[in-house]
Amino acid sequence: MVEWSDEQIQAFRQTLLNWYDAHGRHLPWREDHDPYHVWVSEIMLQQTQVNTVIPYYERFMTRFPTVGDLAKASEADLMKAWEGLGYYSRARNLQKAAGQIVNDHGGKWPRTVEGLRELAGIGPYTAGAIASIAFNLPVPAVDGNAFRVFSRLLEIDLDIAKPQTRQVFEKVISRIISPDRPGDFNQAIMDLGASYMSAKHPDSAHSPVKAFNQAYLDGVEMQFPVKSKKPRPVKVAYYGLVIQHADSFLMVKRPGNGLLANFWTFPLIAEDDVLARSDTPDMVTDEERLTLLEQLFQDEFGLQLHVVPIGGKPVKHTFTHRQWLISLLSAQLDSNVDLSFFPGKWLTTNDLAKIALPKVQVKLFKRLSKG
DNA sequence: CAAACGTGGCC
DNA sequence: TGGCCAAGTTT
Repeated sequence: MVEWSDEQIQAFRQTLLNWYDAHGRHLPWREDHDPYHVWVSEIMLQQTQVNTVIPYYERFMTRFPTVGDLAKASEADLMKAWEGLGYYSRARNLQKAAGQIVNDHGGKWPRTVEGLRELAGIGPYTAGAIASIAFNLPVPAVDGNAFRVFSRLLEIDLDIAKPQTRQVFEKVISRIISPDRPGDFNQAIMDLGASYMSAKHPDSAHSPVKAFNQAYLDGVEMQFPVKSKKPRPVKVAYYGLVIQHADSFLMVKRPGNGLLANFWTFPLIAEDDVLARSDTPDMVTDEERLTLLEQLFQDEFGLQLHVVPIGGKPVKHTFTHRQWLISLLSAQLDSNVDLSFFPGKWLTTNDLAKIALPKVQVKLFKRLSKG
């Protein structure tokens, strides 16, 4: 790891901030330093690209202009505003924190990193970002950009996927950060990481800080940052049941925790749960699978179904850690069947247009309309 | 600490 | 196509 002298640090700050003043990005949440604006944008930007966030941010500020508006929003409105952004616990934590600010802090923001960390959904990165950008506190905001930029500048070869690596970067950046303009410094690092020092296509030859970029100078830029690989998504096969009556679909509400918590989807039955009902799961025919599925529905929910396969390949949807392969089946059911043992209800197309749906369910509807 | 947690873009 | 990346936090 490279160590910079005090003179080098001064020169780096000046070079970086001069570049940022001339070429920093103009983004909707950079129009002022309102902590509410900084906060909402930072949460949306977690694991999400700038271009994706911009329209969501604009709509969100129109819909919920202040932290008070957010605190009193309905869950349905909130999720509709977040629909498609993913990592939905971010939205729930956002509203929970809005309630903390309004109720526990009398509408005033905590102005320390420690105070910010008490708020739901605010971890070490976001606390540093809000503290430095909104309150001008000289603290680092170590996100993926900061990890990548400083690992290359200083040839830090620690695995950035390990939690304990963060404190090393925080300590290093704390010494380098501009004490006068910490918010601009942190944002400049992000802009640098999104341009001249991007992950896949860096252009260090033209970078404003190329003279400080030891990994580039040594011709080993692409060896940084060091990051251990994550396991591949596990494949899971489901049967997705399209149960219609008039203009309604029989939908289920997912559990309040876990993947896609509280979202409505078609009934999804794991293929494994179907095969588990056979004595010889290794030699079950397609025909027999459907019969087993109908028996499962009868036993679990008291519903008499007759399912028919819908043509085409299974609908594939990949999450960070799971890949769903959904084979669609259709079934008819009377609207007056007893649903007292079934964890769902009929939703009209009008209902469905109003609620937030996860992308995988949108895919399933698209498959239906395409045939 | 390792794993869970969504989605879109890129090659 | 599959794998990786994109302004992380929670448990």
